[in-house]
Amino acid sequence: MPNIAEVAELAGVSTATVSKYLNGVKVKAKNAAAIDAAVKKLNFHPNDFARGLRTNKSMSVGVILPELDNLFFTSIISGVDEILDAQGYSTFVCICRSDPMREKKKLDFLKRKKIDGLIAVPCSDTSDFVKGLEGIPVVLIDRLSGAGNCSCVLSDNFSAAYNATEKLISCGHSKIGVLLGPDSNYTPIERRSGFTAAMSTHMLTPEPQYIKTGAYRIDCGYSMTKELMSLDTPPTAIFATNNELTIGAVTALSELGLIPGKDISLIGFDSDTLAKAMNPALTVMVQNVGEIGRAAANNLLEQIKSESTGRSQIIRVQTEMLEGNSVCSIE
Amino acid sequence: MPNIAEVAELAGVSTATVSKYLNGVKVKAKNAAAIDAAVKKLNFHPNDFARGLRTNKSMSVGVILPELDNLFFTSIISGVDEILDAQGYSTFVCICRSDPMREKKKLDFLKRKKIDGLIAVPCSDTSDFVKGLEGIPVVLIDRLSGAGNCSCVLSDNFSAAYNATEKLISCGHSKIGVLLGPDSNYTPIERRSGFTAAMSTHMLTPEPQYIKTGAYRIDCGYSMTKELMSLDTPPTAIFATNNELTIGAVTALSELGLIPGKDISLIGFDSDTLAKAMNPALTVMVQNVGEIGRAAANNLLEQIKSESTGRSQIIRVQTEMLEGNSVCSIE
DNA sequence: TTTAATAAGTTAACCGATTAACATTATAGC
DNA sequence: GCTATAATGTTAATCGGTTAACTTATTAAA
Repeated sequence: MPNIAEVAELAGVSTATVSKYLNGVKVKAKNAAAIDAAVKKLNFHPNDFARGLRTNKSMSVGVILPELDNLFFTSIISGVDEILDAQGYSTFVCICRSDPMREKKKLDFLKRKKIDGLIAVPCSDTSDFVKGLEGIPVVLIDRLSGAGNCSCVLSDNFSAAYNATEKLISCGHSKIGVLLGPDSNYTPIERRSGFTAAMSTHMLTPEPQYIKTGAYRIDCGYSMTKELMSLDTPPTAIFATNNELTIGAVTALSELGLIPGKDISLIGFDSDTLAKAMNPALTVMVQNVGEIGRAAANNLLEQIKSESTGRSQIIRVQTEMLEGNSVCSIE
Repeated sequence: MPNIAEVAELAGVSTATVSKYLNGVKVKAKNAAAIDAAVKKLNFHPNDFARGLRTNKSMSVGVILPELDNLFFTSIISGVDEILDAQGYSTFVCICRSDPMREKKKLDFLKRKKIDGLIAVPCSDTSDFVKGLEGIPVVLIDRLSGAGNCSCVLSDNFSAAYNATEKLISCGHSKIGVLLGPDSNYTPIERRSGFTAAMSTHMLTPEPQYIKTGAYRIDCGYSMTKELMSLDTPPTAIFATNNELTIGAVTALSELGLIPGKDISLIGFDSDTLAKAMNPALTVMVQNVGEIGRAAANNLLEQIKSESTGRSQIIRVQTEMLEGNSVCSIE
C-alpha cells in the first residue's frame, strides 16, 4: 500500500502539499495535476488509522438499536446508511438486545471508535442515555429526550392513532379495543392520547376494560385480543398500535374464527407485507421508516457540520393509512 | 483521554511493559497489579487508531449484504454479531443494494478499514467477488465459491426442497407447481434439484409448465401463482421456494378465493411470522438463519486465528419444516 | 526597481500504541 | 559467591497522515 510520501515524491512536492490538496486547500494548478496523477497511478488511499490518530475524527457514526429482528429497526439503518454513505461517512451498527448494560458497553465501544455522531433507539432511560455523550452530536429515534440536549425523530404517533380511531368511529364503532405497548416505552403514551383525543372529539368515553397494555410482543397482542373478545360485551373494533401487537391480534382473531372486515373491524400498525398478503387485506397505519432514518441522518450531519451539539430539534414524520378491507361499518 | 504513557507513569513502569501486559505478555505480579490499578483509576482504553496504525489490524470484520429489507439478511447480522462481539470484534455492515458496482466500492472501503475478515452474501459473480481479497479470510453465505478459496455457509437447500416435495407427494399430490428464483442466484439451482430428485424418487416426472422461474420478489410470486392457476389443469399443490415468492403466492391464492389447506396445498419458505399468523397456518420450510450467521462468524474467527485463508470449507445448515395446515390430502 | 503583502510550499513535531533491539534483574547450577 | 541462563524491563524507532510554524515564490503597489 502506497503512502502519502510516495505520492509526494512522485508528484515532486512535499507531503504537506499533498495532504492539504487532498483536504481541499488550494494549490497551484500544476501541482494539483501532478498530485492527481500520482494518486491515480499509485492508487493511493489515505490511511484511516493515521488520519484518525491525528485528527481524532473518524468519519463514522454509530447506530445503536435494541434488536435487528424487526423491519422497523433495519429500515432505519437503510435510511441512515443511504444518507451517510453519500457523504462519505461509515456506520457502526450496534445491537444491545434490549439490555441497558449491553447498551452502555456499546456506547463505550463507540466512544473509543471516536464516532463523529450517534443515532440511537435507546432502550434505557433517555436522560441516562445521553449522559456522558456531551460534545458528540446525537439523534434519538422514537423517543423524546428528557434532557433535551439532542435531536429526536419520531412518527407523528398522536395523529396516527387519532386518524385510525376516527376511521373506526366514522364506521359506527364506539366499543373500540386498543392494544397498547408498555408505558416504559415512549410511543405508547402518544398513541394512547391520540386514541383518547379522537374518542372525546366524538363524544365517546374510552372504557378502561377496552384499553389493554402489554409488551410489544406477538404473544401479548395475542392474549390481549383474546381477553378483549371474552368480555361480556366485546369490542366491535380493535386498534393494534404496533407491528407485533398486530400480528398477535390477527392470529388470535383467526383462531376465534373471526374474520376482520366481516365479523370484527381491525386496524393494525406497520406490518405492511402481512397486511397486503392477508385476505381481506388489513388496514394499517404504516410508519415511513426509511424517511425516519434519512431525517435522523440529515439532522446528524447538520449537527456535525455546524459543530452545534446544543441545538435540539424535534422532527415528526407522518404516518400513512394503508387501506385494506378489515374495517366494516356497523349500525 | 488518558494515554498509555500516563498509565505507565502512574504504575511506575515503561509504556512497553504496559503495552505488553495488556496484550497478554507475562509481567511481574507487582507490576501487573500496579498497571491494573492505573488502568482502572484513569479509565484507560487503548486508542484503536494508534493500535491499528501500528499493527495494521483492526479487530473488525466487514459484512456485505444486498439489502436490509429482509429478515433473512438482518438475522445473519444478528448471528454474526453475537459471535464476533463476544470475541471483541466489531462489525462494519455494508449494504450494496444489489448493485455490483456499489458492492465493489464497499469492498474497497472495507479494505481501507483494514478489516480482519469478511462475511458476505455477494450479489456479483462469486469468482469476481473473491478476486482482490487474497490474504483476507472470507466466508460467503448462500453461495458456493467457484474459486474455492473461501468458506461457504448455506442451508441444505437440496434437502429442504426434497422434504417439502416429498411431503406433498405423500399427501397424494403429483401435479405440483414450483416457484423458483432466478438461475443467476445460487440457491434456486439447489432447490430445483431437490424438487426434481423427490419427484423422480417417487416415479413422477416434473412437468415444465408447473415449474416457474422469476426474481425473488413478491410480485413475481404473485404472477407466477396466477399463471399456474390459470393453466388448463392447474396444479393441486404449490411449493414456493423463498420468502417473497411465498408472500406473493399467498396473496394471489387469497385473491382467487382459494384457501390453502382446503382448496389447494401450499408449502412456503421462511416467512415464519406470516405462516403462524395465517389461518389456516401455513406449512413452511424455515432456514435457521441465526445459525447460518453464527456458523459464518465462527468459521471466520477460525480462519483469522489460524491465519489460513486457503482452507475452504463448506458448511451446511439444516432447514426445518414448520408444519401448519396448508397441506391437504387428495386422492 | 524595490518593497510590501499575499499566496503557496516545506519542515518537522505530533497523535498513541507496538515492538525490535538492547539492558537489567532474577534464578539455577556449581 | 559467581557465572550462565532465563525472565522481565526499557529505550527508541515506527506506523502514516496532519498541521503549526516557518520559508519561498508571486503579485500588487509605489
